[in-house]
Amino acid sequence: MERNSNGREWEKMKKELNELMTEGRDYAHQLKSQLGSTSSQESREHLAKKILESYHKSLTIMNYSGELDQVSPHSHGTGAPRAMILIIKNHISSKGISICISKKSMPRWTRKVRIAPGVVIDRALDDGFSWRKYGQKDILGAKFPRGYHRCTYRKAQGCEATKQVQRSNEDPMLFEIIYRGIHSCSQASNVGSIIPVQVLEPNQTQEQENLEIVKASLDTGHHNYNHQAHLHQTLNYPLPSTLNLESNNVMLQEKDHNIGFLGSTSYSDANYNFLASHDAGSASHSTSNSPSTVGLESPFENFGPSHPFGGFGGFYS
DNA sequence: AAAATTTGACCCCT
DNA sequence: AGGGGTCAAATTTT
Repeated sequence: MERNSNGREWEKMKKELNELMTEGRDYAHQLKSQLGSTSSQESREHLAKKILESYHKSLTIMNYSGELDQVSPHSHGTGAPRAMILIIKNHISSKGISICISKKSMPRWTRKVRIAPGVVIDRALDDGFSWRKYGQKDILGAKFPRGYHRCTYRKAQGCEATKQVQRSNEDPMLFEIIYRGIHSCSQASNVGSIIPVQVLEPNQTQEQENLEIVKASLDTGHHNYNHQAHLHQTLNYPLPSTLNLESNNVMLQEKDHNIGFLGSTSYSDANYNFLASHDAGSASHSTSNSPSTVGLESPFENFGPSHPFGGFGGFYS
């Protein structure tokens, strides 16, 4: 039994490592192919960064694997618990800074969608992200099964975002969707601008991409497109508890305290401070503009101006 | 052929 | 023990 469990974990580790290294290799290839070309400095830097990231993550896993036994003192008799992998993954999730995030500490929030008669359910439930269903389960006391979905790009990009969809007992037209984790995939930066009315995520973890954009635009002096305002809006206009969208109602219900995940890099901290302190002033800007762009699900609105990172439960070192 | 879904087995927690 | 979440093989869809 012990052997089994350990074996399994080991297999997962190997798999994880394999993915990381493969990813790194792919980035290296890309970089190589760009060397001769006129590609931007930025894009090359980005690739280099990705490569280093892969190395770092891999090394961290390998280093950890040697001490699994000590690391999990209360593993239940058997080898490293499955959560270990998660912890490790999260631990290394931002280069340089150690952050351990357990599954539980991932941001989590709920959205309710009421389907109007005649509306195609799939369409109504679409939030702009692409999801892959990985399970369905009958839940005690629920008439309808619960669907489990994860981000389509989990494998390709390691995006950990997840959602559960539960059709309501009493009101079969109502769906409760629980989101967990923030999209770190490439979708994260696109969804929202492409999809008019839907979910915008002020991801903290989508970090790299967004921050890079912001940073880049600041560096260049081109304040072309105001990502910050965008984020602000999302942060500061939490949401009406009920929103009327064309034919269906979407309401965001509750965001949990679990705002654990912050892929905090050195400059992301600065950035969020900036965001947090800046908001007071710009908050009132054109609410009137496109009603079509509404920050919907933001687990983050509750980091008040005072303590952007106040109650994070997810930080360890 | 590849991507997505279905579904029973399996794992972890209470 | 049993409930909820996830895995992964089989199956379906694209």
